[in-house]
Amino acid sequence: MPELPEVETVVRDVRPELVGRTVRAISVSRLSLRRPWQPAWTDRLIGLRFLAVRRRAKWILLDLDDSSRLVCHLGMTGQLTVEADSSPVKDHTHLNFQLDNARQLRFRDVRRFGSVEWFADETAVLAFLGERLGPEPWELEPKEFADTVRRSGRSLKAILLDQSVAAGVGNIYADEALHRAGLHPEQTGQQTSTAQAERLCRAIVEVIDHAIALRGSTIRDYIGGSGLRGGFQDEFRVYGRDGQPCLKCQKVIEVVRVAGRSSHFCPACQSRHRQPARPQRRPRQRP
DNA sequence: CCGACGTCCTGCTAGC
DNA sequence: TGCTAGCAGGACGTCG
Repeated sequence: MPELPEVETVVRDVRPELVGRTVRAISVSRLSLRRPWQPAWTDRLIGLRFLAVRRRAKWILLDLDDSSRLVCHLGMTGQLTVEADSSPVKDHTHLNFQLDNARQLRFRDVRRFGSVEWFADETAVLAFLGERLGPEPWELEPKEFADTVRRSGRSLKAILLDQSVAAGVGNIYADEALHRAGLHPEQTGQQTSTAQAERLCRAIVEVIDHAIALRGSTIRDYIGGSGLRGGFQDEFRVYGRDGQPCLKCQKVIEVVRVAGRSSHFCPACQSRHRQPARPQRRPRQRP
């Protein structure tokens, strides 16, 4: 569900609520999250103070004052909020951290694709996240990104969803970036020119920046850390707009399934195969 | 090695 | 009105 802009919004909302606060108690109503909550973590955490709230890709990192960390992923429907004790606890709230100021850090996740996991220190976190995550969008080197894209036989859509290529991009922002770059989701990396790939690289940053400025997109479940909805859903050019006219050229937006995900695009602005396939470095011998 | 696909889970909705 | 199949923003394990 939440992609980088939504997670960033949650982090910004939760940070001022959490930093400096101490965990007084933890109630766990569901252990079987994607990564099961270990009861031993509960005992360890009582009495610890939050030092920082950070984000890496779609992961939320909560630093504690014994240098251990909680690492949280919102999956598709996860919500991380800080609310008053008196605020009613909604269904599917799996973890509830009682803070020292009559407020509670709550993790709620209807579909339970999300998780909260405890790590002993930063090294353990880096070992966990480091190997699977590529650079944040702003750290992407256009040249390097283009090389990676052009080496791949996968669709551009699949490449964008690959967290080791551009960490934090998900289905919505992949579609939006492809439209802004004028590229078809089914076009393969190998069919993509360097100029196109670099344009795509810039489009990713643009769309992510714009979405963060509007506090992300609320389609259905997503809310920020203070319970507020996002505003970027009103800026979608293709996502969820199938059957409606393209805002640029008036052609009807289409939806297809690419890399197992629904992919929205304008058939006119995002035509395929604009570039001839790059010659293979080592062409296969003809029998 | 790379890429495609299924699976985890619940809730909503389009379509009959 | 009532039922159900299909689909939903993610990540990862497995298989070819």
